[in-house]
Amino acid sequence: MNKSKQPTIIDVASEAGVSIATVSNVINRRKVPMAPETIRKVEEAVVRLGYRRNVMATNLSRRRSYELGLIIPHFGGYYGRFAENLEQKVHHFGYHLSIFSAAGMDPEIEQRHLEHLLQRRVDGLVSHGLAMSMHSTQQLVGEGTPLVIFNGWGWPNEIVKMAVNLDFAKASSEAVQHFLENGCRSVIYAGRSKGMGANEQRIQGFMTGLSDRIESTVHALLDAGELGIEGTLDEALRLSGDLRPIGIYTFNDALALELLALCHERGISVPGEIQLIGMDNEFFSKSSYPSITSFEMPVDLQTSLVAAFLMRQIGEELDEENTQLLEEYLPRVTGHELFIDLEMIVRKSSGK
Amino acid sequence: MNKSKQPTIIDVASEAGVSIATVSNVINRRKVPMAPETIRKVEEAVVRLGYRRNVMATNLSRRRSYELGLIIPHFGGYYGRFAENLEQKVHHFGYHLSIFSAAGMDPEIEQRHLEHLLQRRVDGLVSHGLAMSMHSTQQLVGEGTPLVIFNGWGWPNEIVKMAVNLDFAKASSEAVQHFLENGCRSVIYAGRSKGMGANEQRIQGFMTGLSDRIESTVHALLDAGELGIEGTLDEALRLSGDLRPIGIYTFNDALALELLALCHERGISVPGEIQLIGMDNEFFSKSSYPSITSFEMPVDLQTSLVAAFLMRQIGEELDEENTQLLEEYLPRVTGHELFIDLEMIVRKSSGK
DNA sequence: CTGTTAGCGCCTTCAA
DNA sequence: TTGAAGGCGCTAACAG
Repeated sequence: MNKSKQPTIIDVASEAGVSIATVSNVINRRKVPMAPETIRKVEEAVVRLGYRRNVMATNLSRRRSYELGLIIPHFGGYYGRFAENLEQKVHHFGYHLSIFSAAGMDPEIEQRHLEHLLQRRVDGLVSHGLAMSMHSTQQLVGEGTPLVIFNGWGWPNEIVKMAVNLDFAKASSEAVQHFLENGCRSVIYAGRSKGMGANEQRIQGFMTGLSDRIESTVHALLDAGELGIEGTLDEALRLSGDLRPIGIYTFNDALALELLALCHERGISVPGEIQLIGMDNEFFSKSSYPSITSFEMPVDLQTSLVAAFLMRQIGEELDEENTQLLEEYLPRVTGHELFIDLEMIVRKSSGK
Repeated sequence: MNKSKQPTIIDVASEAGVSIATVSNVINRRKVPMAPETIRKVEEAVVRLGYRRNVMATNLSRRRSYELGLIIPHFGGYYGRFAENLEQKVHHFGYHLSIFSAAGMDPEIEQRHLEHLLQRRVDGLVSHGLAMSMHSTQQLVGEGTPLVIFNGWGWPNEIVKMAVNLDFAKASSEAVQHFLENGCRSVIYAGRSKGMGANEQRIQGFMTGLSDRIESTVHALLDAGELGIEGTLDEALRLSGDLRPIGIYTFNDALALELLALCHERGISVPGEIQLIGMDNEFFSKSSYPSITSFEMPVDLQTSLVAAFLMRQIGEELDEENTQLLEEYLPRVTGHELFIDLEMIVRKSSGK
């Protein structure tokens, strides 16, 4: 055996009394016809030596890394679930997923991670709508590496081949309509400008939801990131005068929960005076008091689509299931953006 | 996939009119003396060609992967924060972190991930207290790869060089004492047997906290995983008779929140009739109604220690800061287990 | 069916 | 200071 501790394919070959090519063959290329006796000998040698193939050498030789990169803003809530889920999906295709958090939405960190991933020669990239400029992205990724975006809007096709988005606009519209049906006389959107595209989509849907009642209904777009949680509530109350109930649609459940806590503190009745709708359907939304109306995120579907599109771009064979999935959703692609519906989960905070 | 278009070190060499060894030298900024002129030529060629070093080739040649593996039960809450945090830490040492979720605590999945990580020739491993048998772990990891555990108890030194643990026992003891000081006449631990070692540590601390009042105080250890959330509350109420208030210490904040929701539903006053203490200090614990008393997890400190110990084992030079950190905590190591204190954050659910 | 051999892209002595 | 050459462990033609 070699001087280094870990046995190599050479050790296995000599142990089994065959050539290294044969060992390589039985290890991965089962298509080549081989004598069962040879296979047995090799497999036994592998076990006896505790041989473990070296992925670095394999991939260098194959000229593919079989690695995919994922960039998300952080590991919490939805993004964490997304990452965990995607890892499973791509594993089925034989790929490894390298996950990076961009520390919120820091363009520089994004860039650093991207560069690193490219040095690793990842075969494909998945990212949330980047905060870094499209120009930098273009330069970094170039034409080389397939890139699929999720929850990113307005990216040119030259950079991003496909964007798999949750339809926040539609959901937001539904939220507003839900408020109006519930008799809300004032509706507020408490957003986060740092949410970038996702925030803009919500604003757009919010306004659409108001539609013909846009004149007759008090409404406003607030930035909770800027106003702070107290400021947001104050402003909502001020703008609404004595109109009740007020419907506040928040950027996410976390924000809704914080507003709820503040309402408790001030003795404001939810849903009596204020109704709340969040987004993400986090664990705590069901168990908070009162429970918070929210939108369920179809993470599983989204990661399936992301994986399927990416695999197709890379040139991987898709199985029956994934082919069908793509065929089903392809018609729903506009340009290169796909929209997935969200389901509203109505709970106590919106008066049910 | 025109991967062939990616420039190599050879392209850079000929572009700069030097040998590949020289290029390698300037890229790695070795101690080898070099003419400033040569450095400039090479650096210019690198930029001009858009050269990006191939990590696979580099690491194969170096016979180190500069990659570390992390196995966690899932990406949510504490574990997600841990992963994100550790990634940052090891990055400073020039290491890449590959993160895997073991889908709860599935031994088979753990094993699969471990095997994969070993095939990638990771230079070190970090894992939560594994659910898989010590025997399997021993066989897989052998003597080869440094392994640091976090929140794992009772692992033999031959397998695990260091365990960096949160002191759940001590915290649990404090929780019980807090209940007793608050006048609780019955104290219950609502645990999760699936929590393995972490659960056992809590039980141990729970009993310790009772100490001399163990005879005079109604107490019980419940398994919320088995009884379900309703069953747990029912049982707590039944065991306590009309003793009030009841102190329920839960395995984590999520469980506390669910119990809280149930109390609301049934009109049971918290903290009047039931007091609650959780663990993890999740985001929602502060904003729930009432807010939940919990323990803050010192993730940052824990990952720092994990990283420092692992780096030392790998033979990496530690900087001043990390050396100091180790020196500070080394005295607190028992055997090869280190304990980190948790801080109780007292909130409304425990009567404050 | 099995073996030979030329790479994959980079690092690292050792000479020059 | 720089360059030539021999690996690192494995894959994939191409012979035999």
